[in-house]
Amino acid sequence: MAQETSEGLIASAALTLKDIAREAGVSLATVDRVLHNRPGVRPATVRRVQEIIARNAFQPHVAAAELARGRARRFAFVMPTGANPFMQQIEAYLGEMSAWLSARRLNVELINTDVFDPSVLAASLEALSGEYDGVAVVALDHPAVRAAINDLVDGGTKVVTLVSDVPSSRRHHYVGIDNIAAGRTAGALVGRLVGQKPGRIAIIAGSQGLRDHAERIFGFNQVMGSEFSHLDILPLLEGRDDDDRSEQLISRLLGKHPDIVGLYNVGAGTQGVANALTEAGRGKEIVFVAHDLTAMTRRLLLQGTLDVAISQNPGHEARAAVRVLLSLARNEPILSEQEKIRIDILMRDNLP
Amino acid sequence: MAQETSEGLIASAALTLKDIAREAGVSLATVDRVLHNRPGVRPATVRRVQEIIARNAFQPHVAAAELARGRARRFAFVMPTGANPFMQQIEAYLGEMSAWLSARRLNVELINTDVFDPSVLAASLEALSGEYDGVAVVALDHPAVRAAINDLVDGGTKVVTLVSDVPSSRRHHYVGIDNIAAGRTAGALVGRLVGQKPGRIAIIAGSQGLRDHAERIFGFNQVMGSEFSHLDILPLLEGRDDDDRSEQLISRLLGKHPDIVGLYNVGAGTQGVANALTEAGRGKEIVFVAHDLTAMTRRLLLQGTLDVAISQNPGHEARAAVRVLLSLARNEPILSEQEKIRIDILMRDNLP
DNA sequence: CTCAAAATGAGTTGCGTACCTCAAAACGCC
DNA sequence: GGCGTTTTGAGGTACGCAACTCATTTTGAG
Repeated sequence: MAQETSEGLIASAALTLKDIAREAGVSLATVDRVLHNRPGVRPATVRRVQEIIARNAFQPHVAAAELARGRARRFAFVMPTGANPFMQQIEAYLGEMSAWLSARRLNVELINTDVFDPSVLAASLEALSGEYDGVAVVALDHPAVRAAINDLVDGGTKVVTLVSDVPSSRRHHYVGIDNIAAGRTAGALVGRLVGQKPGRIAIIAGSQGLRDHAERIFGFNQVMGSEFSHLDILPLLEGRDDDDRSEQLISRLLGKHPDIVGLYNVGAGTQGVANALTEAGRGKEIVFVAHDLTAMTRRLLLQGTLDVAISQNPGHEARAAVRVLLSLARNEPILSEQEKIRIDILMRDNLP
Repeated sequence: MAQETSEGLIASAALTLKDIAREAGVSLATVDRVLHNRPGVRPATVRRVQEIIARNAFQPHVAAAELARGRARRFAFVMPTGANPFMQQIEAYLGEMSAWLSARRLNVELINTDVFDPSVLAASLEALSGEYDGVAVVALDHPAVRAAINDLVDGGTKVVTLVSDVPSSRRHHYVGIDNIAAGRTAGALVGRLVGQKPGRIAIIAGSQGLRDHAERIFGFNQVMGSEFSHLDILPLLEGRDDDDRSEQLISRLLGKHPDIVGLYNVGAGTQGVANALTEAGRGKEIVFVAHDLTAMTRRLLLQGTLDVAISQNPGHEARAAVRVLLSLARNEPILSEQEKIRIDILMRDNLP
């Protein structure tokens, strides 16, 4: 009876800097110096103050700190030019945050540049040095870009790679998915949905030169080879993320191989691939897996031409990038579980 | 050349209340009265001030507002007692937020109570009245509970239902998934993974009396009936979310029906069901779909007994509930896209 | 026009931190 | 023990808003 309801408290701590100063027997100024790694404090005192901060799990009041800084923080998002729908969705979600951003006095600037040209991208990044508190960049993995990122980091700017990573750089964080795992997921889905039926599998990508496409292909082949070896994988087609070209390539392939049972589109151009499938009258019989959720892939899922869309949530990526940059700028821990981008499997019935 | 790089700005606005007051030709006090719906301002003045606030897209500085309130906000999470792993995960993720919470001077209290007894739950909720700024509750849909929620809302407390909704109440928000869609997703997966093979489908739930289970069953049957009518669905078993009981029921069923090709577990007890499958030596041949990602279902997925886990991200639910309560308390708009809980399809290769 | 009620202005205080200055104290070195 | 240097204390200002008081002006009803 008495124990029917129990209570627990998560996080209390209403301590202030003044409390810490009193407990440490020093002045506010000294605590402030320790907290911000400012010089002029004896090592022994630094240790004592830090110990008391740690012992009391003291957290500076974010609101007060933010207010006291005065100036607003500036973040830059370096995104590809051109009509990539996925990138446009990210930009759109940033726009939806504008009220949230301005209520926190955060300035986010969009910088569209040719991220596929390493020297152009590197130059764009160099130009940001010193101007921004944080930079999120859809980056190509190239030595020049890596160097530009490292320069930014050295200059004190927080850097987050978005969608596409540059693991060899010293960027603070990567917001995006593991593309090998995404390719594996695609492979497992194609294989499982095809079932026992023997036949061939077609695979088309934008280009093998794109890191994310290459990784997806790698993961896909890995799974197909090890678990669905009864299925024959046709040589990779390169559709250059273009609808017309993809449609032509797939049409020709379908004509040549009447025994195709599965199809994986690694990159964009899904509409073109779907057209080819429909024209051949094999839209419902061939298992078709593609990437990203757009108005178009949503339609294809609902009408059954597309069986699965593997996607990374662009809204989540946009918001995670902003939150991570903000946490980094505040020297606040990152909620890693929250900022991790999942590989979404979207079928007709779990469309968001 | 000149247009290689373009720039865009998202959200600026560094206006303060003082600016608004000046532009409206009124004093700070009046703007404050308008902003907080305090009495003593002529309707015409209210309109004029509001218009200027709207025209300039003025956003009060969150940090300043938070600092000025003085007192911390108190939120209560009313969760079920007992060893439900999913609920324990939510509580664990709340614990992981503790640094984040205390840096914002937010107090979150866990209140464990018997949420399955309407009168006990209603009493627990009534007891919170006036004590908290916000309440998140895993609620049973029952008239007494509905009334208790409405009382809280009327008392000015923000209320969010968590995992399980009470749509007939006036709760401000629901953080959780659409269980009918989850059931439909399960049905589509079972049907598609089984493929052409004819046979029977087994389905076991905790209880038909639980709203979420009933909804999932409904969605599952909907899809199976309309799209996979060649598959025969066996009568529902009730395992009461208990491993042993579920194992016994499924073992008996497997013995009786050698032609079972698919199995859907609506609730808990997945370990028991898996045991029965393994003992019968049919773990890999029967398509098995269950709910929730735990250490156990993760293991079953990796070893291939379980084919798909349909899950809602407990960490996301915990954080979304806190964020929504905070936004509600601040009278701030909610980023609905962000707070929406997705139905995750988890297979071996996209395990987070 | 009068007068009470309503509306508004002007001002204050405090929230907890960042950042700054200047004086005072403690320290280490010779 | 005296010196310069380093360390520390004390205090102030500012950030933008909430919440309050009190005086003053405006308004509308009679």
